[in-house]
Amino acid sequence: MTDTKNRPLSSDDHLMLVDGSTYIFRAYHALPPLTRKSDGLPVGAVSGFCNMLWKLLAEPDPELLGSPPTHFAVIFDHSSYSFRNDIYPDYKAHRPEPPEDLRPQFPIIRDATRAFNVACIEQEGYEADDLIATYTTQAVEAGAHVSIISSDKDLMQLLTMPNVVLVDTMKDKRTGPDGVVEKFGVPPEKMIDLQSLAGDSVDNVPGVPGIGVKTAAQLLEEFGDLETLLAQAETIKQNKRRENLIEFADQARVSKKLVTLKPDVPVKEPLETTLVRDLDGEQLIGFLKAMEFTTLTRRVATKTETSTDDVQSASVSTHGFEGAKVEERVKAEGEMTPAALAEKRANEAASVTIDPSKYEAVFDPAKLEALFDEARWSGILAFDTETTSLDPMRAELVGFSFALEPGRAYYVPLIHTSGDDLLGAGHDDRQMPADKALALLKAVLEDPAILKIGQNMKYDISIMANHDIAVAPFDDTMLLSYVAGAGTGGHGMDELSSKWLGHTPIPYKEVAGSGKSMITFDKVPIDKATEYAAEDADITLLLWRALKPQLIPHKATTVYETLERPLVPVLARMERNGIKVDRQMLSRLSGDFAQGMAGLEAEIAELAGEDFNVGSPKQLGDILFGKMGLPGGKKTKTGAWATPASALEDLAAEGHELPRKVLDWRQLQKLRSTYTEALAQAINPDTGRVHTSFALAATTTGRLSSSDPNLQNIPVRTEAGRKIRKAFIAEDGCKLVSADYSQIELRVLAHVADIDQLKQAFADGLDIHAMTASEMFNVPIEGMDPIVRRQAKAINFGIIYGISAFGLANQLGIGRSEAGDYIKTYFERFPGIKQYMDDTKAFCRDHGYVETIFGRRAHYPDIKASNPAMRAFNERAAINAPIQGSAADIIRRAMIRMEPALAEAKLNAKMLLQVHDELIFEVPESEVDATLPVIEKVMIDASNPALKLSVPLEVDARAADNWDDAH
DNA sequence: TTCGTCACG
DNA sequence: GACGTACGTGACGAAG
Repeated sequence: MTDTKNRPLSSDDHLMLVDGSTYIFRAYHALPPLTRKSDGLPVGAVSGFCNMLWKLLAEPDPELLGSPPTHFAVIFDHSSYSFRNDIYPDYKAHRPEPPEDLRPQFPIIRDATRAFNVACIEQEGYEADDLIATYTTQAVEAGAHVSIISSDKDLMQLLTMPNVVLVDTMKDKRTGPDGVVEKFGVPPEKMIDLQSLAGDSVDNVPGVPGIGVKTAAQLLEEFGDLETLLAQAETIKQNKRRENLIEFADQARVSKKLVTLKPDVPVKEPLETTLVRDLDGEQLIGFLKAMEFTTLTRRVATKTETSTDDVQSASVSTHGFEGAKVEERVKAEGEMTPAALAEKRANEAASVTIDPSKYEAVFDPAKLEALFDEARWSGILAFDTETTSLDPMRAELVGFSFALEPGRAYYVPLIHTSGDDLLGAGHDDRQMPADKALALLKAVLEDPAILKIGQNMKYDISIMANHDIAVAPFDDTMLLSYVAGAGTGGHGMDELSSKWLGHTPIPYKEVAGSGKSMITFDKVPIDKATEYAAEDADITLLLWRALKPQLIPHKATTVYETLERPLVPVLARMERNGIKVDRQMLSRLSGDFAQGMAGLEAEIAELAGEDFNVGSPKQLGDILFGKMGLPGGKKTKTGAWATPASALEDLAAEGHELPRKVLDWRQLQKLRSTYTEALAQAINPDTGRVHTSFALAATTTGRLSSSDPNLQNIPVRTEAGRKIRKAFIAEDGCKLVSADYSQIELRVLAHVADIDQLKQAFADGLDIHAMTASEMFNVPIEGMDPIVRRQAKAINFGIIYGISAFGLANQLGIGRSEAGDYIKTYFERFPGIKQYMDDTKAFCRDHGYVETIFGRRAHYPDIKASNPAMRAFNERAAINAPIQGSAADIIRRAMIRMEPALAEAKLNAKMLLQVHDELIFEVPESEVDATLPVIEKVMIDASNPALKLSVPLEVDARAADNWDDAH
């Protein structure tokens, strides 16, 4: 029990002071944009704040915080005005307005503080830091210990007092005097002088131009303190530095007044009133209930032994200290539907003018650091890299751009060349050293309290990984667009910019040219590069502002946060892993294929009676259907003869020799051009491996796609093709493991359409196609005619694709009416499937989209097209999407969990590829036996616990020296 | 750049 | 009954 009466502090006491204002911003940016379910009121920062207070008061970590506090207060800035504005009117003048959805949270956070029954202190004319300085001074004089909960470097000057520590709860970091030396190179006693010299761009403290933290520390080391330094400034060797110190001496003195915290504010709340009071369970739960924070409510209820049922939700107003106007607007927004609010945000983003001439190149490291400090304050940084290649494994970083707020975007060139003189262009010396810039960049990109925003972050993450920088946390505008609008258009930046901002970005070819005359980005003059690169960052920031709020009305937050964003670093690692390919084997195959083709070409010319280009469908058509007069020719929509494999197969079946040879030739041509030749080209000279690129936002259904090269369509169906698969091999001492889901789409179908016979068959481990045939044709599964089974298999696949009699007839080579009869029989035996298909079409017509079992949406706006063909096409796609997409979601979940599961089991398997229902790994030989069950388990359990499937998933996993044998 | 073709799930 | 089809991709060579 604690005392209920206030009393003076003594040496046994521990005062904890929370820097409320700074924390609000960090919580806001570090956390997802949570809103109150019932009315959409933004409460993300409130939630973060409450969780922090609860942890400090009820579950303090003794290692981080020492003994539990006896005195506790949360200190806020009263308003943006303080006595410092009288000293220097521009103080904090450049701070951007807080985001719209943060503003209503300021007053609520004060309510939260009071709900926790702790002192909530602010005072007109003073900043929170001054109050913290004053209370700390008083407590130290009384002999007490003080913990200041903040990450603000301005408070470091207080560490001169004994028994004072600075604790950053978001980073679990405790800073004492040694920590100050480590971070700034000076002891706390010199922090004020250091800040006076270096200035602070966030607070707009001018300092001395050209002097940053590093230089200031060095000068103070040499001269002792600011006044001595200013007095002896003429002795400094560096010209510019000396001049600046003399010219801006007074500015440094003003800065000193600004950065010095006031230790003797005439505080209205005496220190004693911060004595920790007992939690009032009912009062706190009433508030938390009103905020609809269920988890924390439950925790508080348990700890305080209060029943939540008895507690009425408190009425919490958004009444603020900032005046009626804000209150009104906030109230208006609080009452808007999420869709209306999202539209408002989009309109705001679209109304911003984009003007590349305003962007700046940054050459000075001190300036860069100052700009990054702004990002530390705001918690947000839009970021983009410029490189020499679209392939991150071959790209060299040329520079990077970032945007702090709309219109304020910068480009940091690193290795641009200057001039185009005939002697050869050299390094442009205005640029800061790349390692210097990268060190500063690393601190920001790895700062957990700064949200990095990018467009297609997988690329930038991979580029930064080349420089040993791990980017987190991040948002990706491409993925935001994808989850909100798959099927409504592309998600590339140019397209998104036109769609959401009504602005066409500077085309890349305008700065770098195109085709043969294209130059790499390092050859682009810096001013031109700045406009292009900084515009990308600016646009990315605006797109984020427009797109992030779309998640809520599209109910896409969970999909984005569980199926998209976490997959990005996983895919980046897979791409960087690459897969080993046997170059000699490919080259041998290529020769074999070429030889085979040459032989066939001669035979074909002989049969045709003339030389022609076998690879030209047009010329081939003229020979077959024109010159030779073979029957059954069809024209393509452009009027030429169509020569698809199926038509050539038919002709071959009729006994014609030439079509058979053309088919053989085509197969070899395909294997050679697309695989043996292209694949050998794709081997990275540095790694000796092939690195594909997986696209996350390319398909309507949620599947990935692979390109450059496409490793998701490596041949497997023919003998000749499988030879290419054999060229995919494991590193010495390793095996390749292939693990694939068995019949995952049919299993998903059985689940979503809720078909008892199918579910039972899967539960019993039956051959699903045989079982289908047995049901349809009333034949026993035992000893079934393979042709009957094949027909059932085709129907099963047809169902998944949104069956049509025409399509099935084509597939099975039977008549259309016969195919129609099969379908009719199928629907009679499985009425639930017909029901599912009709329901899905109806849903799509009503909503314009369909959903996977995890809530991913695929849009088909043309499902209502008046053109029946187009409409039918969209209907079939809409039927297929939930099945294909749900399967895609399941394997995504498996991929996201795979690395932690392998690490947990202390295994070194590397995930290399995904081929829709299959994952490929490289596994040390000695670990194969231990690894297979881990992989299988993760894949089989992938839908849990979010969703319990009503059918079991089955996985086949095998290890071998090459992909063909493992498959 | 578009088309026809074909590799994969 | 029109319409012209199986669903989802990416890469190649030919031809415009």
